[in-house]
Amino acid sequence: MAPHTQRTASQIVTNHSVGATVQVVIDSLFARIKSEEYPEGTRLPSERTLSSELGVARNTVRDALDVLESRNIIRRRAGSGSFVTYKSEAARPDSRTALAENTSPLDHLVVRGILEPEMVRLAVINMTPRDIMELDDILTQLEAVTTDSSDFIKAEEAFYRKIANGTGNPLLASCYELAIEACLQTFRSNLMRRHLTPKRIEVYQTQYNALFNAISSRDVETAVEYIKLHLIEEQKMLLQEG
Amino acid sequence: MAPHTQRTASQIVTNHSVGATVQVVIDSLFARIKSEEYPEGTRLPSERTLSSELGVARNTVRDALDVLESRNIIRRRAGSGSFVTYKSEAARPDSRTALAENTSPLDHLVVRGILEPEMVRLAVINMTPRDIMELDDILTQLEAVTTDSSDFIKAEEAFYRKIANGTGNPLLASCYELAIEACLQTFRSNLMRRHLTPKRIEVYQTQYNALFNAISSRDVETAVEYIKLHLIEEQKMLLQEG
DNA sequence: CAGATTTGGCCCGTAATTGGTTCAAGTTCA
DNA sequence: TGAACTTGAACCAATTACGGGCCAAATCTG
Repeated sequence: MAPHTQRTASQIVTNHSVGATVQVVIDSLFARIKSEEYPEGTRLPSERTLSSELGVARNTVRDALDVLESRNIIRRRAGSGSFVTYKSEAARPDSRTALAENTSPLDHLVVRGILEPEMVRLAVINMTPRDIMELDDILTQLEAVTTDSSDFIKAEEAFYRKIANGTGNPLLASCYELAIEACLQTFRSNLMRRHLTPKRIEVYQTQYNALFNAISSRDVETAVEYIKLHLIEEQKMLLQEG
Repeated sequence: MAPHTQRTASQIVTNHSVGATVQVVIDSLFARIKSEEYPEGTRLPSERTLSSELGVARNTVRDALDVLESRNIIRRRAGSGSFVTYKSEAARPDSRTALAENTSPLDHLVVRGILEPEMVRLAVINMTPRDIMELDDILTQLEAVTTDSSDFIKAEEAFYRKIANGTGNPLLASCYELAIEACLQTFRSNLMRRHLTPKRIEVYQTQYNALFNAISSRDVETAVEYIKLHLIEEQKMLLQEG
């Protein structure tokens, strides 16, 4: 191959101590990565596949991959493959996952602290007897859990959602739904599970039971008090993580 | 396994340190779920069926299902099956307009009454000097309006949005954004305009000015007091409509 | 109710794939 | 000629995929 061919402007990843063919392979692969043909996180074809596709020897492909790896564009793992680590500009997360990523556990607790007491207040007033019956069913499921933190979180979510819908205020319910989603899609659920010991599950079950009793007897202030207590409990847990 | 696996850019559910074949199965199943081939709540084929249909080993299917379950897209129950928990976008189209239609002006005011005082409180504490400068600019625009109610509403919205973002809590800001949207898409803005006489605009401008002064001087309690006063003002107006 | 069936949960050994390494020979060009 | 680059091949170690078997839970069936 001629020494001075291929001097395109896209030659961002350059290395003066490599051969011409290697540089061509580098440019070709990097162009594919930039164009999202191989998006971040994906595994690119095996070295043997690439060598046959590009019509070059496997060692040449390897030299090119060496450069790309040294530039932190890919990461290789023996037996597994070569994975793209390059973040393209076009990689823009959708609004919901973006929200989830930008929302810290503290942000989440703050919003819950604002919404939940008023939510409970409205729910106590506006829930129908049927709503309360359904909430009772959910509580039964919640109390059936002993160790499986995943099951517990699911039931907990249903419990809160029922209360949110029980307010009769769809806008408020949607706001709370936003908070749930922002929390679900993050690492927080994983963090939570670690701290959701059977003992703590039992504590929460007691608290939710008390909350339900206050709701079903239409005792607004007591219900609000219980939800605030529970929020404080969660704040403690968050601080303990540090 | 196939010699070279197709790796299109539609790889939404990504997981590093996952094998190539497993990733293909993940993409395939998630695509079916998104396309409503397996709607929410349905049971997808058994692992053994899937493995024979997709031509991969059952363990590979299981690895893929593990990822989907960890992403809260499916839920598995031993002896029962794997169930879709993912809520497809197509399943709830116009969720925003539907929300707007179901949200009454009273609902809207209730939510604002819950969010805005705490929002202002956080904003006073967390806004940067730059934020306050920009809020000042918006206020200037707001005070320039004399009769055009449409211009006034736009500036008003920008004013509130700036405060919401000034809290530094993206989740809280998103909740408020939801409230703004729910209000914008309804008849309410039309109703509002009828009552937005030049005289009333002037009253509001005075109130917003006072609110801004409290914010810029970091006077938390005064700022909260002003926003509450303004909310009461709006409540009055709503009641006058009958 | 009791047994059979289906389903997910789990384990292990084997085979295939993949990157890691080395070496020798061919090619290009100064 | 000599130095550089490329090629082809072989072998190794890590990882993954496969196939099968067995279990427990849930469901179906008689």
